Amino acid sequence: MANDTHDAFIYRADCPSRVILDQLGDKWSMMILAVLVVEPHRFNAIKRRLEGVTQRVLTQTLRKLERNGMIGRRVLGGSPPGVEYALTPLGRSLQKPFAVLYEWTLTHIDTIQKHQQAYDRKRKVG
Amino acid sequence: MANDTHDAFIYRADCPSRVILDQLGDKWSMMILAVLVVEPHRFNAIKRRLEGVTQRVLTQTLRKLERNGMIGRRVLGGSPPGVEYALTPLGRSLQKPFAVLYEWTLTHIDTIQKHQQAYDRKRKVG
DNA sequence: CGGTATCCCACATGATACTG
DNA sequence: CAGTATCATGTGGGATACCG
Repeated sequence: MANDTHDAFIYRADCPSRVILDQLGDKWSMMILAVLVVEPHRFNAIKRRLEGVTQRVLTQTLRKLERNGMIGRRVLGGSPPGVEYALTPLGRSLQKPFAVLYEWTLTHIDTIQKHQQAYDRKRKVG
Repeated sequence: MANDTHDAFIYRADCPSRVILDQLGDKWSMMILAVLVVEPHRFNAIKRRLEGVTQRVLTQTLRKLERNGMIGRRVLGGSPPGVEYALTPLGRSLQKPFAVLYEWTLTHIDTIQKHQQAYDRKRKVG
């Protein structure tokens, strides 16, 4: 063995972890999926449930999710006309990983905040 | 029932999903944790395993992970002197959620890319 | 070895106005 | 209703140089 104890595995910026972060790491994607997991929604119905999102950003995010195959877009004929967004099977398959993450977050959110406060106190004093 | 079929739950920008994304949604955090899960590493040992990271950004990211309680920082006396970073129990507790996410990614990465290509073809032609 | 200090730019997001 | 167009801005990240 040369330098390090374990032979080095080099992580590159295009590591598989990026795949999911590039898709869901933005501000609204996960919340959109959380809305659509209940049932399909129209554009403005989604917008009403996301406090503070702008039309522009919502459109962008929906396009990205559609491009990645997470949601489908369907134009509704009839009156009133509209567009409906719904989860695809791929999008639905995210539910389990999300549930695990969500559970972890709820379990540890207090611990995290305590660490942050302790760290900030040390910085302020020291 | 008034407006929507289900009574609305409004998602705000400070949704719990942000907690984890704010900490691990950046470019290098997950890879750093993946390095440290093997064993504690020194600063430059981590740097060598992350292709393309700069000292500045690595320092920033390590500080953030430390502040959030994911990793610990220990100054090594002796020769040569140095600093060692290691996972805390909190950081280690992320292994299971990560494993689930990683498995999902490996399972569906092909499907995602096919969706992306199909979407881009339609855009180019249409 | 393990950092800081500057400078810079690309990109994500937001505000606002307009449209088929 | 469901967008597009335009403009503005904050921040993440990179390049580079210097420091104890």
